[in-house]
Amino acid sequence: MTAQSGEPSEDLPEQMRIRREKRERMLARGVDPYPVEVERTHSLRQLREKYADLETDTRSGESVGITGRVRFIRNTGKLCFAKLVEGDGTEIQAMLSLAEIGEESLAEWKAEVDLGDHVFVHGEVITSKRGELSVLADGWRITSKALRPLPVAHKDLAEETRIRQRYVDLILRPQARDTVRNRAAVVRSLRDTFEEHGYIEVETPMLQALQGGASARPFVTHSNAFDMELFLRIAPELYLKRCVVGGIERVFEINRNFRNEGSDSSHQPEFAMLEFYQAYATYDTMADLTGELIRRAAERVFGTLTVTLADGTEYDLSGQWANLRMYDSLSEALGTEITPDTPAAKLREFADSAGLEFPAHYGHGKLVEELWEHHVGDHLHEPTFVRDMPAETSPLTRQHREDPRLAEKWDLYMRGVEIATGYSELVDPVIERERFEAQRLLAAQGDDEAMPLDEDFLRALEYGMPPSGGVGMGIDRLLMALTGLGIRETILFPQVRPE
RNA sequence: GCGCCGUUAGCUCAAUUGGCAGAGCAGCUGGCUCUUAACCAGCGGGUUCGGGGUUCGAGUCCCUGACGGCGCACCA
Repeated sequence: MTAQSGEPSEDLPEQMRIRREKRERMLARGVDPYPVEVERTHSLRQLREKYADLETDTRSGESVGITGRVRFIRNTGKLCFAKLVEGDGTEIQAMLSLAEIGEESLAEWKAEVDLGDHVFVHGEVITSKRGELSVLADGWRITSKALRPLPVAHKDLAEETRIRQRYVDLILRPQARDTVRNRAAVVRSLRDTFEEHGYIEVETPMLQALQGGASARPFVTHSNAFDMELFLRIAPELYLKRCVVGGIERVFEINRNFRNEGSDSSHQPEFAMLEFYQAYATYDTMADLTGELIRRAAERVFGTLTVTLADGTEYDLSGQWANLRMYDSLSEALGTEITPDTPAAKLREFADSAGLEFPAHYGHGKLVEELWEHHVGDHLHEPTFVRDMPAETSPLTRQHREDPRLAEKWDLYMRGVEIATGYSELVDPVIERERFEAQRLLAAQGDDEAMPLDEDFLRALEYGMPPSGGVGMGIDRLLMALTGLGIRETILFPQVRPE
């Protein structure tokens, strides 16, 4: 957008109009409100560290040039104060004294500098009579004139505004900045742990001709070059397994998945997913590695295995994490033995008496999972692996070595939320093809989450995939578990409906 | 997608039974050389989310649309 004229619009709020007028006034004086470069000599953090011990009401004798956003301003007759803040939250006070900079410069400061402006201040490092580390200006200039007033600092911004205008949230709220740093540190820790375990990081297609690797509704897009429908991926699984076939025996990917479904306090249409696969590993191996990844991330980022959540409660990640078997724990919760042979009709009776309604096409496996989640999963607080799910709802999972009606699969729950899922992967191409055919039948019956048959993936398996373990872990949800924040806080810019 | 609640100044929020639309901070003018949400004096600032209706009179009641929050459903 280009301004057609310098005239402030008449319909702007008063405060925005006045700031535009101040900008115009600067231009009229020949002062650039957005200079390309200033003589910055130190970051605020550097000065804080260098002069941590400067006594109250002292002059250091050193001249510096500093920059920062004005977050607090106090103008008196002949002495002005401004609290400058830089990106990491470090603050240093600027002082402008009539005796140092003269009448004209002081008057311009008072007339033109507003809360929220970026400024450059040159002068001597001193401490004020109140002990505040300050730069006593002998010169200053605005480095970026803010045309919008910053919201008041003493009231919390409405949640919607925090999300829609995250940049304002980041300016105002230290915790918003911490969340960004913590997330980066957690991801870095995950990568380091993988590195130590000999894993290779890859990037696989996010635009896929076939949706696969999970049960979910995809976003659909169109390729002009190929004149074909493409899906935004719902999971990287089938490509990572192709990597294992090709000999990348320890492989992981951290990237976005897209699912065209509802969003709420724990779901977003695009979310960050970690998937990792390891040849000659089982779901037990993968559970151990998953625990290590999470514990090391917590220790590295928060310095402890007892993490403190946003509401002040503590959450303990230490010790041996609990293991439950799905059928055993569901049987216990219902007070009746549930086995892989329990008929779907019987399961529906339990659903009815719990007031749950499920679609007609749900079979035994889906009903067991739903009942388990309602009666057991939602109440799990401690980190818990739940293992050995129904085989039929895990089409890409190897059947259990002791009971073919079960899958060698676990879900990791933390604070009642599913954080990760691990498998002993199915690598038999013939059985895999049968599972895909069964999915095709489901699709024909109207299950719009059923996976289509991926002929190229089967071809890869037919070349031989070593026995392997695999895990998928939601990065956003891991952050939620470690911090107690909602998904809209762990994601910097969550999807929201346009204003 | 369904139900309930909400949307008022730049920000956070009030407004009795339908009866002059307010406060704090922010802003503007003046004063103040040590302020930290300073203080003192004064002044501005509103499409009460949009559209329609009832009424002498609507922020308030009715209809409708947009957006948001919560619950339910689906999902990780």
